[in-house]
Amino acid sequence: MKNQKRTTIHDIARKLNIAASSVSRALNNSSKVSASTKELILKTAKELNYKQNFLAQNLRKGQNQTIGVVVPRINQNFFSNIIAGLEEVTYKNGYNLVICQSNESHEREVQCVETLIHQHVSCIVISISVEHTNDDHLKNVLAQGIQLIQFDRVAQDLETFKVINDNEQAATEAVSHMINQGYRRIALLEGPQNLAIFRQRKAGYLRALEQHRVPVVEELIIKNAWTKELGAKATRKLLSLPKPPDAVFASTSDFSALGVLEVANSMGFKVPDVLGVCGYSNEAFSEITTPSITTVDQYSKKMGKAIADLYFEEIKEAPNSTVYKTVSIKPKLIVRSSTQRKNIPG
Amino acid sequence: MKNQKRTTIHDIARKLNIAASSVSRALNNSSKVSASTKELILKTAKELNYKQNFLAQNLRKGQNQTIGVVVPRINQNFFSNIIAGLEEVTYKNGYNLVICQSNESHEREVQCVETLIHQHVSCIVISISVEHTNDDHLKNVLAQGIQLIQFDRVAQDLETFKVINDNEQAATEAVSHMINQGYRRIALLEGPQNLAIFRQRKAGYLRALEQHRVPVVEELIIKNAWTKELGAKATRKLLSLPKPPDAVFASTSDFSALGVLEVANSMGFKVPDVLGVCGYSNEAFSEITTPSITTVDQYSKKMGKAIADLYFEEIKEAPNSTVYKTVSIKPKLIVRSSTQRKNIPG
DNA sequence: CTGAAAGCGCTTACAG
DNA sequence: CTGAAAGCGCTTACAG
Repeated sequence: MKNQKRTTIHDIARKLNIAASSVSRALNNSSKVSASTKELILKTAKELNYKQNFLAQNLRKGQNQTIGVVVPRINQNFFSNIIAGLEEVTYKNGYNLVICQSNESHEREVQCVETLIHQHVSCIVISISVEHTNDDHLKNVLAQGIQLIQFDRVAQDLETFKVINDNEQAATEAVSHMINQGYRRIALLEGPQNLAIFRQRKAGYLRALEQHRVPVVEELIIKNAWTKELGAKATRKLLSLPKPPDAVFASTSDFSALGVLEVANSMGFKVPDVLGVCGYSNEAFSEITTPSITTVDQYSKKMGKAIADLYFEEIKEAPNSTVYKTVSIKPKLIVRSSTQRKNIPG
Repeated sequence: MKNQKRTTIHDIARKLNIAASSVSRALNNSSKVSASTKELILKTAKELNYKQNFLAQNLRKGQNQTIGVVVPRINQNFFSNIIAGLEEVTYKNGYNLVICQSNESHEREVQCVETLIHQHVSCIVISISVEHTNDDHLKNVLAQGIQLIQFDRVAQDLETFKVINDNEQAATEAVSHMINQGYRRIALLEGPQNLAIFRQRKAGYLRALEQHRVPVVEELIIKNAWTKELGAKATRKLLSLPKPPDAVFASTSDFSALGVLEVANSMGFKVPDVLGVCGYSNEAFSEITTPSITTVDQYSKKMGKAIADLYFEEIKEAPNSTVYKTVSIKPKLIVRSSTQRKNIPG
């Protein structure tokens, strides 16, 4: 049964005693074929179990109906939902998705991008790795005439299409909510500041403090605490201070917030009464921890769809446009137990 | 900058005043080119930023260096790790991965498979959906001369390559462990019995009871409790029985075990002292629940690699072999708090 | 070792 | 409306 020949348009043509070009036209529903022959061809194609050959089609047309995606990790909720959203729209449009993981390594990311360029995909959708140092590989994408859409973690200075969240606004809301719950010494766990999203979240934190006239305390701002382990480590340090914080905004992720939670629990700081905790990105687990974690939902699946829509509705239509649009999706604060005090002081 | 022409072997040939065939040979490192011209060609290729065209290559060779994967969901740990494992090996071999989700729908699964056949991928790697009703689409894959590897959730009767876990053995170990912890009325949350993996886990449960001469109690065996919600529902029912269970083996997943845990907590059944809970597949969250959940690790990343190795080391070499191998990976019981009693009765 | 030619399966101007 | 031909970018027997 194996390795049998697939039927081609020539098989159909031969059987029907017509030209292959007519078969091609009929299959593409061209108006330049009579309805009767078209019908006959379609019927025969079905009989012979004909499947068009993507490779030949794309080679001939000089395009590849494939979109490449590069994400740091596919097993984080945020990214897997992005992909689910992308998938829905791209498949509907007859395009394929090739997914690569950078594993947060810049080097691996460059490799992924090379592979995708190599395949001459129509468009590359990317969220850069935490190690991001330069934009050369992204510039190269553009230079090759391949469309580029950055999302979430974007290289700000590089002009491309972008789909992002308003991180600053979300962070401001999160911290304001904590202040309203009576927290006053709110620590910030920063992400690596080479990424714009983490700079923006820090800005949002500072803005909220300013708006509510809460003083900024430098020792409560911890750099580079963006994984569960680093979040835990930062928390051990914070909770050992002479004047420990009464809340922690883990601005990078729920993973980091989880680290906070575990250390707080083990050091006997009761969450949320003695210590408030807020995370970011609404990972599935944030709902099931004890207590559940207040976080920011980024509407990831919707974001994935927005990216694909951007490609199919705008970019594909005007591939030579140099007007780069940025789509911003408003995230939403999800208040859960970890910041809801029974008795709000003061 | 956009839509510029990519350099082809003819560009290199023209520049060097040689035949395109020689360029091709040099690029493929054929021995039929002199070392000096080879060097020259490679240098020029680099200068002109030449990238081979996959489409043309694959079309010419009559193959597509792509492997298709169909999984129920990519955002479950088990599957995302399988994919990470696959990725590692396939990229190393210069192959691409196209990933599809069936979303547990048989119809969608059939669609995914059609799309992949359509693309004439070299191999389809699949874990069937829970709705699995028939194997027609899989038979079709084989009929099209495309390699097929089933993993984890396999259609047992269909002869193909398979990479599986020894589910029965793992379930026996899990239940034996619970019996050793003094649990005697161990409920079973079954998965849909149309899937072999769930039949096997049930068999393992029954085997453990038999080995330890623990009587089987029919009312403690709950059908179709394979999601968090169904697990919760089943648990409400079980814990309301005149003689409730003293343990629950959520044989389907940690999601189901999580449902058990939440209901147990809210109904005041203390885990693990009053109620033992064991899940399956070692989702990331199972470590962070309160208490943490005993579960079975399936070595998912290793399994992903094993699948890819099977393809590259065996199937690809002997594509017409009809000897189908089954690779079995031994899963491992991970004992955590949810089954570790402080005082083992009796 | 090198070149000219055929062909993978398709689409699309060109002619009629 | 239909056909013959060229060509997308490559590889590979065939000849020399």
